[in-house]
Amino acid sequence: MIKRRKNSVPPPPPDCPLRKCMELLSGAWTPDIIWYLRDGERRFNELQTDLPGVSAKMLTTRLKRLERLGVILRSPKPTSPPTVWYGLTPLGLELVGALSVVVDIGHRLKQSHEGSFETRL
Amino acid sequence: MIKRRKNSVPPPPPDCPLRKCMELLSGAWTPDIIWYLRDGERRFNELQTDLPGVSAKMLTTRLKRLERLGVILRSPKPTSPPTVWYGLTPLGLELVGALSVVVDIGHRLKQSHEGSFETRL
DNA sequence: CAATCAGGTTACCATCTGGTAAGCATTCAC
DNA sequence: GTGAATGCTTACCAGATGGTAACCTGATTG
Repeated sequence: MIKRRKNSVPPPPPDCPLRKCMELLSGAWTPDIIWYLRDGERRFNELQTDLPGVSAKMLTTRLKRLERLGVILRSPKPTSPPTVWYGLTPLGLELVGALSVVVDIGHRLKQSHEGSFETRL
Repeated sequence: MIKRRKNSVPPPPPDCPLRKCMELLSGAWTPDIIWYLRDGERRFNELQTDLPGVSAKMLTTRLKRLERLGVILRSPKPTSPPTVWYGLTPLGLELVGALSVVVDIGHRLKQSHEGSFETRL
């Protein structure tokens, strides 16, 4: 019997530019990782402390995905113990541009609202 | 016995501007809704056809949330049957600015990759 | 009165997400 | 050889997400 996949049609427009690019930024910690790479390469452990609360599992998962999507570049160095540096590709740098607009708005939100607001429904 | 909430600490920095603004854009269909309101008010049913595949439930949920967050404005008109128009607030317009950068990148992705790429891990 | 339209709401449930905890491989210093 | 550091991987599972289907209210039209 064929297993019916029920939740498989959320995004009907498969080539929508908005959706296509937003997917690069989707998932917990994804924008944070890109943002923390904006000034140059970082190592795995550096990112772990840059992003307090991220688990090694998530970090690995996100870094792999971002590498596969062409957003970041993974370069292991033959030090000992071996270290791995992650840096942005040109595409990654473009995303930093988008994120900086987002960060700008975030700053202004902080000033105007100041009191936290609930974002959950 | 106190019920332990296990998944409650993803974002330790509660006032991070990046996170704060990205939350406004989070959730399925959220960027799409904001994007389709960029040229002026739309009605509930118009949005439903703008976004093929969205369910009435999701649309209601998102519109309510975006209204509560100050991104959109809901204005029911006393026509018959009554219609409801949704439009962007100044904050919503700022988000359109961010999204247009995203859309730009999406366009360039389409041109360079052309073949679809998988965004799932 | 029944049907229709606008704009929802609700119940139910499959799937996805991301957390914790543990383990693993390599290399070097003691 | 034992332990620490670096960079992962795996199993397990709670809770969040978002889909479908059905229902609702109030006004208008026939």
